[in-house]
Amino acid sequence: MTTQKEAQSEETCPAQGLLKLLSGKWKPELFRLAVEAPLRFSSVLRQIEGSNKQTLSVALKELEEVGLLERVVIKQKPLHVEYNLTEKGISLIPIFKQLESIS
Amino acid sequence: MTTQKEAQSEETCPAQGLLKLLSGKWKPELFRLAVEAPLRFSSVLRQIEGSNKQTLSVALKELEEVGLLERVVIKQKPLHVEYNLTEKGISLIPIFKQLESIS
DNA sequence: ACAATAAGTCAAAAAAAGATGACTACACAA
DNA sequence: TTGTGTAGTCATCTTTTTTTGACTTATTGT
Repeated sequence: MTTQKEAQSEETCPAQGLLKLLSGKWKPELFRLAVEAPLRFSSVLRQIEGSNKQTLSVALKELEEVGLLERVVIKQKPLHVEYNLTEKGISLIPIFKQLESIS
Repeated sequence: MTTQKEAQSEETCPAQGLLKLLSGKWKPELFRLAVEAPLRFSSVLRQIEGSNKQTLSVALKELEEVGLLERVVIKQKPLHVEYNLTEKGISLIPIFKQLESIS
């Protein structure tokens, strides 16, 4: 009961975690938009055409879980939710830039 | 006939291409092994446990298509195939290292 | 009071990715 | 000539991801 299914979830490749978290159809795009400005659910839904509520919702949740975005409820007048890049998210920006320069 | 399905395949996010190419269950691992030594089909099939011919075959082909690996037929004695990192592949190594340092 | 917007959730369907097993083609070795 | 190793392909099945559409709850605007 110590070493069975565990071996499968163990990551042999260290970069895989980050890579995985940025994989998924809309995550890189969400990340890119988040670099520009805080995200709002309904506006990204309109901005990213071809996307859909469900997937975006899950993607945002996952990006939040891994600590790249943080969900903030803005209690002022229009009363809405914003997703902001975290420190960890910000630390990823140069890597993205490098990736872009290669392709 | 000029702007219909095309909009979907057009990439809005520049880093998405690279990210996509490294997504997939075994690609990061294949890349990592390729950094260590040229890959041989049957040995990675044995090395990466849980993997399978079909998926590895497709992954190698895709890594080749995007120009990260090159397939070389070695016509010497044991007569086999090697997959080597290309220049582009090599240029990705430092990015991988950075990714690893973040997670 | 009524409609609209924001930010979702849920179940079900469709599409994409991955796994399995059978099979091929070539080179070599016994 | 039979068997083994390398490097795959192909069709099919299963699993995972993504999409669709209906529905919800709370807050605003008219």
